[in-house]
Amino acid sequence: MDTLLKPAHTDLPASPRLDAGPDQRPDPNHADCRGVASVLSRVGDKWSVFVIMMLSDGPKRFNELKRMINGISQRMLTLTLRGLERDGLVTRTIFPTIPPRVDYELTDLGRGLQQPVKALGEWAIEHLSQIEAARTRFDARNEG
Amino acid sequence: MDTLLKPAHTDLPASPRLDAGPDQRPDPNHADCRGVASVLSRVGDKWSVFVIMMLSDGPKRFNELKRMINGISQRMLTLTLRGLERDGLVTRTIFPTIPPRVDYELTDLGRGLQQPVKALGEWAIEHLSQIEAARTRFDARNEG
DNA sequence: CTGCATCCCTTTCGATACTG
DNA sequence: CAGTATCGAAAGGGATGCAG
Repeated sequence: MDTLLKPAHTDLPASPRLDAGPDQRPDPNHADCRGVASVLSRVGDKWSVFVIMMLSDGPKRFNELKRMINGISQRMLTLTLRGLERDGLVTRTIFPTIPPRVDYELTDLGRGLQQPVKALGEWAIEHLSQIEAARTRFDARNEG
Repeated sequence: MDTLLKPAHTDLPASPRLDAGPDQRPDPNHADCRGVASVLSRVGDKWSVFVIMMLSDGPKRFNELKRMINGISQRMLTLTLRGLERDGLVTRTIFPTIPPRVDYELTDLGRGLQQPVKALGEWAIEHLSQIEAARTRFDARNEG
């Protein structure tokens, strides 16, 4: 029973320690590297971010999300939603109707996460041109 | 010459459109989904974030970074640094000495990115316990 | 409609060995 | 020291078919 819905973001693969070794100075940066990496992995997951975005304006149904993202397979959507549910970022509400209906909604935690993600997104939008310019420059230099 | 240092984050794999289909209403969220995903992918990359963190307090040398992160292979470090350099987030300065020395340093753009990343990291630290609790609860429910 | 299982291809990543 | 080349293992992820 552990074939499909496990390879998502089960946990942290092999969280390396940034402050490894005996030379452990009080660096304000390495705080909870493991935990940070955990959340960052989720944020870095394209689908998770998209789902969180889509859930901004209220609860959505499974196929509703699938249609909105339109490029995601139902496998990945299921996987993503399970991961988000597991982390307590979204709730899954089943309506025992026929046909069955399942609503997904952001929790308070999920809505909280949405803010820093949004900030990041806005930074991205604002500096995207610079990044793309840098990429073009780099690529031209590297293979031109 | 395209065997090792390409599979990093070359570009965007298959950026799906969130606003696909004819039903395209003016949602303030989908802004530049492709661009946002691009940056988010980088942020979601564990190694990229770690390198950016390590570069917070000034320039570092290759093996210096490798030692600090300690769990990253030199292949991934090279890959990560190339990606960051390509995006204009870090600079690579070569000192033609013997032995050779290469310094990596955050650009203004990189330092700018650091802020939202840090905000996200702080959110992560602050809510990590909730997330872990949710995970434990979910796992217990799912296999207990 | 929602969602799990299987097959299978692609990408990613670590280990290792080799240059300047 | 700072990379680069290659290989093999593993994970990611799509397509399809089936079940409640």
